[in-house]
Amino acid sequence: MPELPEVETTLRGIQPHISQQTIQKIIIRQHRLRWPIPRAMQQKLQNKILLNIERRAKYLLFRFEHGTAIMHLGMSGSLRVLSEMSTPNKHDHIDIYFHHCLLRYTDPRRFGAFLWTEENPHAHTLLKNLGPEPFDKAFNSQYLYQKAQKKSMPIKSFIMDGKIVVGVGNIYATEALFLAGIHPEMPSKSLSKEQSHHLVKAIKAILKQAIKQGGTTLKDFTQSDGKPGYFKQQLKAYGRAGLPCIQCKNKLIALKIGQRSTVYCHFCQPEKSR
DNA sequence: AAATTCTCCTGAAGGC
DNA sequence: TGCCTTCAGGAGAATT
Repeated sequence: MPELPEVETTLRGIQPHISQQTIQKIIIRQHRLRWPIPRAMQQKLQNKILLNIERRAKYLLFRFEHGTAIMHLGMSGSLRVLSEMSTPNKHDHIDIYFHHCLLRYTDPRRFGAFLWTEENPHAHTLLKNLGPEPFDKAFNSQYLYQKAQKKSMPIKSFIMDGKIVVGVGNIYATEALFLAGIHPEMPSKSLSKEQSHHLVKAIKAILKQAIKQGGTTLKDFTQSDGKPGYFKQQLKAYGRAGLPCIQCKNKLIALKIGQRSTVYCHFCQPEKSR
């Protein structure tokens, strides 16, 4: 599932191959993603120089002199750089040709997006209300503590809310709470200053480690060279329900929070911290 | 205003 | 072998 580390991994993988390169042609085989790909996309990008690529939250911004293509990988999207044309598979929806390579977007579940804007992309409806980047100084324990005071929702839902902090999805929220020793159902407003400190540190640490490992591949995600991400081996809680806790050997417990599967350790993330 | 539920989609897994 | 149901999930939209 592309969360921030997977998107960052993708960015780093494709950037050196296509930044500053001219787009020769684009083939869109499937327009129906989460929102339809604009019909004008083709001619907006053709023969244009891709200036650079940025990441904001889980969005990739392809900057051109005359506008920006905004891409989201949804939950099953991936981008690969191919050195030459190869027969597209069923879910290979977009091919963007450059001089020496092509960028291929694959997305079985089509929850992704590929949009065009000629305004400042950071002011775009999808981006304008996003919270701070997790690695930004603005995302610190004081900030999180202060935001948490007004919320009764479970702390896990809280840190997955993009208005609070971006890029933390189900996998890394589960891991960060385990690392910080905080029960995922704890009401946000019960978060102590000390817990806030631990949680912020845990989120930054987990995301950094995951980026280092090339992200987490559960199913569909691949790095831009087609390799999987290797963080799955490091997961301590996510996907380990019923297995022994790495720290205390007790069985990890599964539960649902806001329709999302969650795993926690009853002993290492105690009720009393709720 | 905040919190919960619904929605898009496909592939995998489980039940019979 | 096959058909049906259920589940997974990012995150905006709709609803409570």
